[in-house]
Amino acid sequence: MSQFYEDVYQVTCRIPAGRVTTYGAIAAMLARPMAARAVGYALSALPEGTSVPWHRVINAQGRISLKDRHPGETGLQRRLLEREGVVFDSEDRVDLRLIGWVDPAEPE
DNA sequence: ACGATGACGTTAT
DNA sequence: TATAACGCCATCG
Repeated sequence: MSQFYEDVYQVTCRIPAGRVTTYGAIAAMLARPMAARAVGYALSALPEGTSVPWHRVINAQGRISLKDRHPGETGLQRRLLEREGVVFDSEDRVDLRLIGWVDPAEPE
């Protein structure tokens, strides 16, 4: 397990339930503002039963970037978030200004 | 070492 | 709003 992966998971675990953050934001917290893509790559490596709240990570547009794996599955990630109270608008987007999370310990 | 890949982000059409 | 073109980065084969 690379240090990068661990850092990504560590930050992801700090996201409170009912809140979300973006790949880019996580990358920025790791002092790598341009590594959003790599963050997604790291999350994709997580096993199914992981305790890491990977579903709280979405893209900068407030939308889910993960396509449904199996036909019939109407967005696992979305259901997990809605179960935490996250609301999606008519265009399947969430208001990051409202529930977007930023690490308080992270200076701007 | 090198080119390809992907749960990204920004900018230009 | 939707699509495309780039740039970026850690991994993979």
